[in-house]
Amino acid sequence: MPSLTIEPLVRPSLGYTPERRPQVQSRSVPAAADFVGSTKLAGAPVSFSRNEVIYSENRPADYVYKVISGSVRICKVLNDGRRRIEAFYLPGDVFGIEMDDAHHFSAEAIAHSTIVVVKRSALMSLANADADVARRLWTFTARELRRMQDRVLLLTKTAQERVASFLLDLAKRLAADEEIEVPMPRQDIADYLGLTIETISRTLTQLETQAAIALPSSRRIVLCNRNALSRLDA
Amino acid sequence: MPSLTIEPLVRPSLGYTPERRPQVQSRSVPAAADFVGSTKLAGAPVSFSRNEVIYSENRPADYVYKVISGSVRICKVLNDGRRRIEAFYLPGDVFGIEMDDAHHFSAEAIAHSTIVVVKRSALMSLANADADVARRLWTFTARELRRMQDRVLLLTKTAQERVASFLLDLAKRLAADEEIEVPMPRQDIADYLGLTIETISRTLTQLETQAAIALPSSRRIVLCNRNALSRLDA
DNA sequence: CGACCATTTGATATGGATCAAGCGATGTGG
DNA sequence: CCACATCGCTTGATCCATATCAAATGGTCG
Repeated sequence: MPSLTIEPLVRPSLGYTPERRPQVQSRSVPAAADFVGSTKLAGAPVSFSRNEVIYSENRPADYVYKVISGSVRICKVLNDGRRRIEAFYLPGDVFGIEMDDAHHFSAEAIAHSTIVVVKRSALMSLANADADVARRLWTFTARELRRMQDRVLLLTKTAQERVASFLLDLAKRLAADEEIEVPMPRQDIADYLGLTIETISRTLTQLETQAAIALPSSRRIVLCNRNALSRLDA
Repeated sequence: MPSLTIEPLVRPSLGYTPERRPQVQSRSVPAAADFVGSTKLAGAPVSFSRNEVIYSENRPADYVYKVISGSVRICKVLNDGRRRIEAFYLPGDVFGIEMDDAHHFSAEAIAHSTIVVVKRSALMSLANADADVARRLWTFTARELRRMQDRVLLLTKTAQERVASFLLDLAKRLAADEEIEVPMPRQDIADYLGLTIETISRTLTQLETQAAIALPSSRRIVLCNRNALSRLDA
């Protein structure tokens, strides 16, 4: 049970300040993926403050991560400065596994978060020794693939459809019944769904007008009428 | 070396007639994935005629496929009748591997195609016996995941950017130098890139006007100026 | 030659982006 | 404890890229 040394933790400034618009999606990131944070591999939990970079694009992918508390965005800034968010990770989710040796996206803490960090090499040798672990890794990747496929479908839909799907997915992942505690700011949602912050805001207002949701505060959303939302989630 | 019985081959009509607009992307579908069509598993090649269904959404995923000649589209028709194309497969590409027991998309031959079909169970038992095969399967899935990630990025870009990326990708996958023999009709490209057929056509015309490409015929596209295209492929 | 289908081109409509304020909550300093 | 600055969000006005509707053109096959 090695206590891990965490050296690629770039603690400096937030790399960039949230700029423009992105992409979205969020299917179930599976509990099944418990190879990180299992007793065998448990690493030390590390805290990250709001907007802190966990790892950067193109840096060596030497560690694998699991969210204990808080939330994480995986993102990339394009040539022209537009930011895209590829995925959000919530408590229980594992992220940062790459087949490549380098990360293809950056990871940042959305709010103050605690993350368990495990050496990739440790996980890999475990997989080499244990076919079951190897299989779970494959299953994990396949599940992420499915999520991306859903995301691709989502991104050619209308703003209402994207937002509705996003809310339903978020509720599911947070195991929220009626009221969602939205973990990320509007700009992140916009950059995830490939819309602007103004469109997110207006769409939420529309959904409220249609009585599909209620907005007690900007970070709280009540799903009053799941059917109405599901109908949009073609 | 079992010669495979191919029973889920729905040969009837084309299921649906190409309707509306879709999605796009296309990264390298790796030669590395040679577990299908290897001597060990070689199945009988089967021919499919234009628009013939190879498998349908929600049907049991009992086989895995490899394109020998021709080309294949993986697609889905949404509630509202809009069609989305998730991926194209070209000679050498493997498709139809699912972790689930059912296919999540349909597969159709774009033109007359020959396809090698292998029993999924055979592939799986090979993977269980041989860790290297298992690893290659994982790598294969990871590569598809990367392609989908790229696709997600693509889908929030402009029409010109999407078409330019599509052409560059197609050229790469076809190992085409200058002139591409486009294997699919405009409607398929539209449904893949999440644009309309009119927009595809207009965008190609624009690119021709900008001297980035030439259009000797609708199924032939010459990449006159890759730099101009790459510049668009942010 | 004529029918059919795929593609292109044209005219117009529209969803979401962009530009620009306003508003409410939180925090700081006086 | 209150005035003010800041930040994240909402709302309004206008613009533009792409969709939609419609028609012309071109290519293929019997």
